[in-house]
Amino acid sequence: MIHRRKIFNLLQSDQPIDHVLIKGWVRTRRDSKNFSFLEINDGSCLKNIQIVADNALTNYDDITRLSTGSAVAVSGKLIESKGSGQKWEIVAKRLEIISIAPETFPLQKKRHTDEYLRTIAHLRPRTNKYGAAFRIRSELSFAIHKFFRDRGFKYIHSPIITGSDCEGAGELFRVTTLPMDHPPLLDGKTDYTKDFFGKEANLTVSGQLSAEMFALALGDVYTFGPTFRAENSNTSRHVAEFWMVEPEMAFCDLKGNMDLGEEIIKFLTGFILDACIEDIELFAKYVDKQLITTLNHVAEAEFKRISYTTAVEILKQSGKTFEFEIDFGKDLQTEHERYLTEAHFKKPVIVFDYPKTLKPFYMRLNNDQKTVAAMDVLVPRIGEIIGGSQREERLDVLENRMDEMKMPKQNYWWYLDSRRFGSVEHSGFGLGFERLLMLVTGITNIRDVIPFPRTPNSIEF
RNA sequence: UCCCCAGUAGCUCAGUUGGCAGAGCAGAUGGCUGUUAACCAUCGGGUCCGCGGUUCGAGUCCGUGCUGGGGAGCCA
Repeated sequence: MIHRRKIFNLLQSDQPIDHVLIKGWVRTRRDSKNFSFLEINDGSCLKNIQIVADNALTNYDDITRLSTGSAVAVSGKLIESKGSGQKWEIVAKRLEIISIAPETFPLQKKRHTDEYLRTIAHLRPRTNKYGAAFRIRSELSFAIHKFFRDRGFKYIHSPIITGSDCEGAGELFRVTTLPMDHPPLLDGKTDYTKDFFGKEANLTVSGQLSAEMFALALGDVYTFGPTFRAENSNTSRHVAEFWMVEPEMAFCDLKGNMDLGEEIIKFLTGFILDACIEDIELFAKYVDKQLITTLNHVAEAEFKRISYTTAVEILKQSGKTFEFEIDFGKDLQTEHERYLTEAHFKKPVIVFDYPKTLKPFYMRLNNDQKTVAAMDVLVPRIGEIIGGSQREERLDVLENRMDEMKMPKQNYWWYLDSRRFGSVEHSGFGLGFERLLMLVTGITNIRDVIPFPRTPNSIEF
């Protein structure tokens, strides 16, 4: 019995092979007088391999009834193709039909809309475009671990279930084992002391607070895992469950943080251009004609760094009328971010030092007492892809800010402890993994870069 | 959550002033050919998103609901 080979490897062969075995799914079939030509894909790469099935095969009648989507196992000889469309093909000695996809198989030999494919998300990875997208997703995940490991970062598994009830501004998904239709009550309100953890629990909206604790022990760390936001967001850039990369570095200020943010975007873009060029070319051909130019530009151009104050001045002097007027103290709207990165600088832009009123409690207060050491990386088409900051390491300043924002300090006793015992300057950021995938593939809807997207009113599959 | 657009065959869409429901692709059948999203011919295929209304008559007009998409807010 010979081993199953991946089509990816066979197509790279530099010589014919007498005995090969492949298994995969039929993409299309073309019958000729004495043969049937089958295109087989096994998911290992974008390309199919052509099978030549001679009518002398004992099950030839069944072979000529093979439909798109059917599964087969083919053993035979890998030879240089006599046709002109491909280098290699397999002349079948034996073609086993593993299972037939009937004519109700929803994927046809033609282009489908992304909207339709979303309704059959369980089958869409069998298409060229989604196969490519999810191969790239896999490579990009690997590249993230490689990037950090090469730089001495340690990978931290931060918890998915958290007990902090306001670690971020985002809406939270409650985690409970209490019966929803008749929860135990105390003074008319749900009694969470009877719940599984003895208090309210939620799905995490960020691994940052955990990562900070480990950065202050292991030096440079990162998390890479699922994140949950219960916001009622209905856009092409938001999902309720997504993956986030969060590095956190001890002895690192905002500049070092920006350096790392720029470096990782460049590294990952370059890595994918190198490792996934065949799949990337599909997107360059059918999704975004400018994709490879854009990616090369992102990988090589120096990111523009400007303060929030400068950004506001640029926007005011742009002569452009925005739907939302910009002024110091107002948040940058999508239209403002797009103007900066797409029209004004035409490359990735890092905006830093935002007014403290716009940002969360943990960001480090600057000497002007008005701004905090925050930074956002904006890229063309996507907008914000990274949000981060230098963290407030001074206990008294941190406690003052929490008081100002009326936060219950006792819930954060352990977080504050880190500022009591050997506190040091440190920084980190969150990088949206799906948004990064949108950047490198040119895919414009975030629902199409995650296997089974979760959005308001939608959790099929 | 707000604003805008769409929903017609398995898929992608057309459907005129309110007057018999259409095309391409897919499928089935037959033919041709070392074929390349193969090609040629024939055939089958409809809850026109749901509900209500206007009208002699509604795919078409009005109201409402649902679903999908685009944009905004929130953000990764």
